[in-house]
Amino acid sequence: MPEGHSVHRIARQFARRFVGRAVRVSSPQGRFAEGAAMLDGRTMTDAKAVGKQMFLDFEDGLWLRVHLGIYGAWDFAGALELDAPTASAGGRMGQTNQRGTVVGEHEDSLASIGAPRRARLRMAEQEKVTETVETWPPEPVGQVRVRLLTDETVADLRGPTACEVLDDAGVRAVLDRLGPDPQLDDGPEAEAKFVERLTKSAKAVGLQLMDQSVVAGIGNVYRAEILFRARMNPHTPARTISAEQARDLWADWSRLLEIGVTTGQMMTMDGLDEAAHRRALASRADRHWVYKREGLPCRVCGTHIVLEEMGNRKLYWCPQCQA
DNA sequence: TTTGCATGCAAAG
DNA sequence: TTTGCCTGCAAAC
Repeated sequence: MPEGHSVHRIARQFARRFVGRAVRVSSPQGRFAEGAAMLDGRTMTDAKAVGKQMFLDFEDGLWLRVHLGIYGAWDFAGALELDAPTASAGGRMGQTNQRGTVVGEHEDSLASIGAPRRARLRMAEQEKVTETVETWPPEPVGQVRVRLLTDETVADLRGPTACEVLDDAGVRAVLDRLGPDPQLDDGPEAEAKFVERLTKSAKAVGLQLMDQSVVAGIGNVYRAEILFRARMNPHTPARTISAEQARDLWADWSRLLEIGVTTGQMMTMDGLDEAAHRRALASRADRHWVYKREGLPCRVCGTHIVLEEMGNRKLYWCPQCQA
């Protein structure tokens, strides 16, 4: 389920809590026993996300590649990095990453996680923090494909679509079939690559934006929202899109992704007033322009939002605004 | 309480 | 083109 922004946030959690430490690697479920044995005991040296893919680098050129697919999740527990509330959000940003996990006066504080081994953080399409007071390390819950364990933190992976050990060449092969990711490269080169790949095909722009070799990280929600924000018909042949329009799409995706990585929320209606912003954070139904709003009046023109199938996924759009 | 879908991909057929 | 992943959630009972 998670689109690009979540994966970047997960990689950040690994970068801060696992990189530089020796990691015990196991497969409580058993399905990744062989891969776990290859990595067990090695120090994690890097953690990065490219689009929806995550790569954890271990000593001696071994990588763990993970893709969460539609319902995969990482469950962290122990010493964690939690977001501090932002003043602009009025001190509360919804239930996901703002629930206090740390007892006493340090609640909601990023730096002063004074009570390691108390917090539990689920990172998937949504993030949820709960408090735990259990033994260390905690019992695996559900079908845990991989468990990564340091002295302070544990990360359990469940339900991934991909989970494998790769060498450098294997990682390169995966990266070669991925398009640019604005979190990694926001320069003119990445932008040009996007424009070129997007517009060289006659396929519908709604399909192209979902193609991870055109641009890495966009999923079904961002696709619908980006196209609405551009007032662009999803069926527009990509080849007929001007370079300027394509650059605008890239800029908007860069912006939405940045918001997602920063807040942990898929906020696609930025520029709202205070009250609307609060509503959007509180309710998923108030968070998007068109996504999952079929049959409801368009927020701009009142026309009923249309639902159709495109690329085996549900596509939502306004036939009036996106004519 | 139960059912069916979902913010994807890769392997199987 | 279909299936597996085997989870979390909201809508339907």
